[in-house]
Amino acid sequence: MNGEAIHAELIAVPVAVTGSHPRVLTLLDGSALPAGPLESGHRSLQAGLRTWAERLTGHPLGYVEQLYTFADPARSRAGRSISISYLALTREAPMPLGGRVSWQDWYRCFPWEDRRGQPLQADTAIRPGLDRWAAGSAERRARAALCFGLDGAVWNEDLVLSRYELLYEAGLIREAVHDGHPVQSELAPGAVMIADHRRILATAIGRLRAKIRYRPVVFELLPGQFTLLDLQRCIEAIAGHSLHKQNFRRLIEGQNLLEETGDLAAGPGRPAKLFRYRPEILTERAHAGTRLPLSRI
Amino acid sequence: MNGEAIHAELIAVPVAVTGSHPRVLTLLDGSALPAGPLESGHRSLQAGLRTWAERLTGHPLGYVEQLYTFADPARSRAGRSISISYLALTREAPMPLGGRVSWQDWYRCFPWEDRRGQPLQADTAIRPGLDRWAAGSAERRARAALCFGLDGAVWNEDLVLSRYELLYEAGLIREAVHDGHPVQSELAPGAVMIADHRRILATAIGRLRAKIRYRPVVFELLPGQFTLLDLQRCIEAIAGHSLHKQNFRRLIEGQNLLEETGDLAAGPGRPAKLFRYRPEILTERAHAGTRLPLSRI
DNA sequence: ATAATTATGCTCTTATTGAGCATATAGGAG
DNA sequence: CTCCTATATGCTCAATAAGAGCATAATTAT
Repeated sequence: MNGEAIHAELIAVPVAVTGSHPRVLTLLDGSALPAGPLESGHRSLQAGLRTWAERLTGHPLGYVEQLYTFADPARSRAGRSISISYLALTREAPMPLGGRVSWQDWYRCFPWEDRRGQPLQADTAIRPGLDRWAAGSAERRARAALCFGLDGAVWNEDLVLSRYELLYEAGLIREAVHDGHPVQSELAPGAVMIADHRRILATAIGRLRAKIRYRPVVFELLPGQFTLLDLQRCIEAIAGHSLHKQNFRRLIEGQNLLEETGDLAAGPGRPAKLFRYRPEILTERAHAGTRLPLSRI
Repeated sequence: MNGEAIHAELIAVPVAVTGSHPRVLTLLDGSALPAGPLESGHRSLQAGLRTWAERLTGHPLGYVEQLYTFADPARSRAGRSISISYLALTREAPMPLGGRVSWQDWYRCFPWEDRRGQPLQADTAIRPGLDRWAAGSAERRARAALCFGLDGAVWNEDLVLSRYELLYEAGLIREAVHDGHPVQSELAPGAVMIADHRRILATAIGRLRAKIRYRPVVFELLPGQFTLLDLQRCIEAIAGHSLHKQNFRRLIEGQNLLEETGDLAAGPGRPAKLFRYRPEILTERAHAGTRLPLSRI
């Protein structure tokens, strides 16, 4: 009734949004996520995760949420290990110890996920490879169309992981070579990470995009007070697409999530009112449903 | 770089809907979920889970989705263990080996979650205990109101776990006694399960209720062909509340999820058309979003 | 002053949703 | 056969929410 002994690893995906840039806290100059083994000193999985992340990066995690647990295929006789990954939301702080610890724009790893500017630029880079993979198979063509919004299908921003996995399967992701997978000559653009850390990041992005639509987690990513445009930019950064400004304010104001601080923000044009979250929200909205305007364009 | 060795347990929550009853496949006459340790023979976590569940119950799991991973607080020196829980969707089959393996109505464990009939009956049973717990604390009163839709707040069907945890904290759940928690004299109604299995079931119910709204997972729970009322009853069983019949059909038809088989179902009144899922849906809708009408009443 | 830039208010059109009325088609009772 | 009951199915109407765009306000830079 016990099974064999294994090792458990805790992996964090610490996310922040700075200006219009969604960021991840990484080790090894952007190629690894903070991670460490579960130890007996850890009171809980989350506690162990926080300990490791803070020790490795010097940065405390804020809101933490479990993502997914996976196991390696037990190939090595050295014993199996399972990895438990977590999404963490914080605010970016300058990294004092430059020791290869750094915040990285997450679209550096997933250029095709950022559709805010020219929606087609990154796509043209992967389109040929996709077509080559899908050629001759109606089933593959259909999958590619659904994942990437081709042939009249709509782009679904939440499918980050599905897209990564499809590119992996199509041999357009460099990491695929570890798997003995055939790899095409021109790969999809985007920075590589060690082991399956890029895959975990894809999971985190997808989860955050889905979550932000019905839970007010954005608040974990913004400072104490902010303008409506700040809020909009933050959501756009995560969602990877732009929103209609006037409708965005209408919706936010209708939700009664915020209250004015009374101050104004300086800037190029007319000064904007500063807001903060209504304190009740943090307990209340954690339960009640919230819908934010995260549709296309 | 390795940490100490631990044990991993795989726990399944096999769900089916029979008629209007949401059901769970259990061991020990309803008091335990199928579970077993991860072993080196298992190719993957899911494979291990399926093996154990099938061995223990004789019933194969269908669609499987990871729920949550948690660790015990490492109190025993015997070594730590972590549990990885899964939601599984199948169809009920009669249990041939009566050996304490059985399908149970899940509202047997959570009577307050079924709001289809008289929405208040079960609540009146827990209301006094809740009030006693919340008396004197505005913060507790607010939490209770949000979780249970009191004082004008709306009932949020997804908060199954939050409600269970609040009742636990309020000392209204018998399992709380294991935790050294004080327990009130009259407990909330509902069948008890071993260890934290009831809590895992609560997690599964909440996840399924949330999921059913945007992914066509109901199809895993229904037979090959069914009437629109069958589909509605199935969704109502999971969601725990009733739906407006005409609007339900309007929505379903508008989604273009189904196709007629051409046959009719017999029954008390006018015969209903039989439908099946459009085969494309199973791949397509897994990606595109679907919204089902799961609002109140 | 003027241009450029951002904030903010308001309208208009088009879905989507919630609720209910009305009709159709079956079996069973009298 | 007719009426009653039960379920299926079609359709309307009002209230809301969502998408898009026009217009005006309040600043800073030139």
